[in-house]
Amino acid sequence: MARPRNTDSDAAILTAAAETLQRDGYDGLIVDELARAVGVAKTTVYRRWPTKNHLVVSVIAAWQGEVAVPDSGDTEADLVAIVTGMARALDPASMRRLVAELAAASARDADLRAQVELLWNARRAATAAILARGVADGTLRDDLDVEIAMDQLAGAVYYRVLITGAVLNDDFARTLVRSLLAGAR
Amino acid sequence: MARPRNTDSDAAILTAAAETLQRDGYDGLIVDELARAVGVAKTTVYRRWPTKNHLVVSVIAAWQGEVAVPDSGDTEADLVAIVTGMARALDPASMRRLVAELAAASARDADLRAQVELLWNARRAATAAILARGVADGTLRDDLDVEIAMDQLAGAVYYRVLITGAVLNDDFARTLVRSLLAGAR
Amino acid sequence: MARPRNTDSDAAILTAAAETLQRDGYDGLIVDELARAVGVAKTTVYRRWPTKNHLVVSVIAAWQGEVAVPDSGDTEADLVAIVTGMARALDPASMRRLVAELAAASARDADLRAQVELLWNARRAATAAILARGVADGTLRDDLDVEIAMDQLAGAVYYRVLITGAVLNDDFARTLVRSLLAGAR
Amino acid sequence: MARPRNTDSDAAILTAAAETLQRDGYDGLIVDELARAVGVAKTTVYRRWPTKNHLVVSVIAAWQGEVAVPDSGDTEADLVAIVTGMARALDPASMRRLVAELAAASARDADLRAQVELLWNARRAATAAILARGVADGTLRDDLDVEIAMDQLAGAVYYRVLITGAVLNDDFARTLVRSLLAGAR
DNA sequence: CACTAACCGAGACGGTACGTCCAGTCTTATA
DNA sequence: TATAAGACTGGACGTACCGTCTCGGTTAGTG
Repeated sequence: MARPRNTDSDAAILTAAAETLQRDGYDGLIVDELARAVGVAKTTVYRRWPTKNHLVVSVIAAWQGEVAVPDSGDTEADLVAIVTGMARALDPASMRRLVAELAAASARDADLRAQVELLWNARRAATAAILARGVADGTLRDDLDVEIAMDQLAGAVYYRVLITGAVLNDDFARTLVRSLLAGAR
Repeated sequence: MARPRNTDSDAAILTAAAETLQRDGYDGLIVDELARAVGVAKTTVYRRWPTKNHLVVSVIAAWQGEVAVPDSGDTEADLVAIVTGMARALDPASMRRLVAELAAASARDADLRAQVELLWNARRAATAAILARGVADGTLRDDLDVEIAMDQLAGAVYYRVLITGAVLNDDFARTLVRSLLAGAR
Repeated sequence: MARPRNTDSDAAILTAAAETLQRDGYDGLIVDELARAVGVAKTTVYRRWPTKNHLVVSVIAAWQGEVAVPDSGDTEADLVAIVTGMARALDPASMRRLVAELAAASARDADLRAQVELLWNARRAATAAILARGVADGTLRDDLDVEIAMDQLAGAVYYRVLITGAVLNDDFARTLVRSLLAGAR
Repeated sequence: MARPRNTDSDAAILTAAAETLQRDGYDGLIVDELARAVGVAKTTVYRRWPTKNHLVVSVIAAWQGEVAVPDSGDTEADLVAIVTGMARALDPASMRRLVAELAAASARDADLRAQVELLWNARRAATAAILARGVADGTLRDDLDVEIAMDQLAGAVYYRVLITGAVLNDDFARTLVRSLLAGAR
């Protein structure tokens, strides 16, 4: 009944924020400037996201949102595909910073944590689907602990992003998946 | 010739900063408050550390602890021992907070990153040693990628700490190690 | 053919605005809140009054009350009567608040000033009538400057209301009139 | 012991604020702009005055501060002098607006009221001094109610400023004083 | 033993961003 | 048309915190 929110504004804000975040990092994103750049009042931003942090979460959510579930019939290839996708998305330095800020922010604020978890879950679900399919078609062990397997895959990626800072290239993704499938013994 | 610095102040500031950092996170550490709490002038803080970041580096550097390398002759048992140690250490909410802050701090500042890496390296080296021993005595595959293996072990732990928030108990540690050794296929 | 305006809304808005204006002052009257309190859309308010100021003008116009002109034949007694009336009316804290707001509103906006002056003029005319009668019947000096005399009477009252905050009781009214009539020399 | 406040800043801020107030009125005074114009941080303004309102009070206080007590030996001349001073100071439209805002603001806020009263008291004391001298040297009646007399003088001026909007010229001041001294009967 | 350089507390200062508040306008669906 | 609902622009406000600065006063160690 009331005037509906202008969804174009949502998109424009997210796009501009994404760009700025990539270029200038978290502190480089200034709400006042953002609003001016988009041609929108600051209030319009704050009506949608109560906090700069919340906005940043949305930005990343939008990036993550484009996760497709690969389904080639070959479990290994699918796993490589999804891990490669993660690796490519998270490798750039600006992305690493963002993820780190997000992890810290969600450790501080429960409200934010809920948002952030939704965000990771997109890829998590895709990975789980592939693994489940592998178990179903006999490619993977019957008693495979899917949770642990995902921890090992995604964990390895985030570990490099957040802790060691090591590179994330396609080779890494391939080796990681192979290592998971092969066992160390 | 001139009046010497009061070394008690150094210690008191570091201690208070460490406590606050763990409790309230990076943004919760406010130099003004810190100084007042310690009973010291803000100048005294800035005379020692030119920046809040530099102070945080010092705090983190002081957190270095030695990690024992378990050596029972049984590689699996040793891995379980070290992963269990990590899991127990990182499980408490306050530790998760802290790790998240450190990850974010690393991302913001290169100096900080160097310090923080030293922190993680203690455990990292221990894990690497166990894996190397396993390869040497034939328990593990010759062509094992030790880096990737560590990413999978430590990564899984940090992933739960920073991203999913899932529990870290001894069971998890055991299953994780077993999963690494067994392979998924 | 078209839907007619709801005249109940006019009344309800004016009443609520009057109350709020008296209680919380000009800045305390917030159009959004007013509309919500009355159960009316903001549009409904703005369709009737183009501006908050215009609304306030209407509120004030509605406050017009008639002031009786005392006529006992005794000029001093009549003056005391009318000044006492003013003093009693303006003494309460809420009235002082209101008068102050009206004075400020007058200063901000010419339209408002016109309305507010109508308000004051009721009593002003009554006082002028009494003074004129006094001059006519020889009780007061022929060359009395009626304007100035009114400034001295009403001014003293408003001065206490707006500037000094001093009490306004019947004694004050009596002394004031006597002082005017007697001269200081 | 600490770094002392820069009193030049106080003066510069007051001067600039005064000028802007005169030119652009209350709403035209924007703290951000003021600070920039003076070459001072906004915090420096807010350290001295908790609110824009408080600053405005100070500005007017500074204007009023320059009230000299005339002492020519002639009570009537002295009264005319002080009333003329008031009239001249308060006559300009910008000043009328300020006084009105101040009256309203002090009706709203007790803290502010205290400040504002101090302000008016400067002139009030001067007037009282003249009247007391007149009583002492026999120019004025022994039983003169000084309070009431001041209410009549200052009141007439403020009445015109705040209520009727009538002009305040030197003639008015002279007639007013004469009227007070002469009596109406 | 006086001198002197660095230290210390207190807190002012410039600068920058944040999130909030309100007025007045606009848009949609409904009556 | 009028209305409820509420989104929107625009602009100021007051707050928070960082890192720098300027005081008056203190405290070694040197000459």
